Amino acid sequence: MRIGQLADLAGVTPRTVRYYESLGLLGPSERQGSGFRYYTQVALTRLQKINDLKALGFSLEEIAHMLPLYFEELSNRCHLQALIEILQQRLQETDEKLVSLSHLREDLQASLDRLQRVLEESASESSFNMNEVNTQEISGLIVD
Amino acid sequence: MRIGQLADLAGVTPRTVRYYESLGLLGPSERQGSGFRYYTQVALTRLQKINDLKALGFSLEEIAHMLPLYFEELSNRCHLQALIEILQQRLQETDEKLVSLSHLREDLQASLDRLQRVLEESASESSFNMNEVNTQEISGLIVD
DNA sequence: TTCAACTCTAACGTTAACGTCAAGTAATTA
DNA sequence: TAATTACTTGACGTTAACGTTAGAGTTGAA
Repeated sequence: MRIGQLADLAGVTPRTVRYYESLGLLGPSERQGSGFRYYTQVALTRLQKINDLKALGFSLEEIAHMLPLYFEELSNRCHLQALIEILQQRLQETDEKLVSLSHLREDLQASLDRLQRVLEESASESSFNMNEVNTQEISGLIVD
Repeated sequence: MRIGQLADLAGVTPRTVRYYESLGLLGPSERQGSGFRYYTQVALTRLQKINDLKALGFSLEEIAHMLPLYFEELSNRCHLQALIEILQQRLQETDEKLVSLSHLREDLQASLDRLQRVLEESASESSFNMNEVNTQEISGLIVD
């Protein structure tokens, strides 16, 4: 397939594909004489993985370091050790991020509970309902 | 305290503090005649919370929506309901992010295990050690 | 009082991750 | 074959989150 179709399937624009290529994230595709880029399913898989990692908040530079772990061959031992170190670092950062996010989640839940109580209090205080407070909405807030 | 000290304590620059103020993240501080900004401990706490949220990958715009949950008073019921909705959304997004991050962590761990095995194989294959592979480093990689 | 250090506003510069436009070429459809 | 798409490179534009510089006023210690 060509760049337009690849971009559509991956939910990005051709511009983005070319940009990723310029950063070395997508390897220089085949140019069959015409100058057009032609791609296979592999490129799509790679693009989707890039999107996944981006959604997790990684920069393209970081992603460039992580992609070999998913796609590239493990050539020599030297390269392999470098990858292991990168991976070790990523794993640690991920664990830290998980901890922080868990804390944030607790904060959010606590704030939610607090607001809920405040809302209930204000509901019982005022004898007539000014703003049509729907308590059904509130009971659905707790996800856990 | 003035802007320089506040910035130092929070690990940012005065420029950043002014920028946050321009976005409404730090409220217009007191200007005692001279035109200088004077802050209290409250501003520092607020700045630190901003830093925490930034570390979690939230944009300043998102943070602007979250800060009231930590600091502002819950004035009227209308405002309160708006906050509850924002919080509900954040909580859901956080849960999704936690799931994705957990998956990433599994991927990283799996890749690490794989690399580890490859390294061991290459070590047992070659009778003489070309690159001084230190197997101690590898056993320390698994965090769990 | 004086002078270095701090602060003010205003404005231009920077990086990441693209968007958008231009001018030309290739492919496809009528 | 002619007209519409799709693709090419190149270059300038954009947003977020500040950095940096300039020119002028303020503080506080010696």
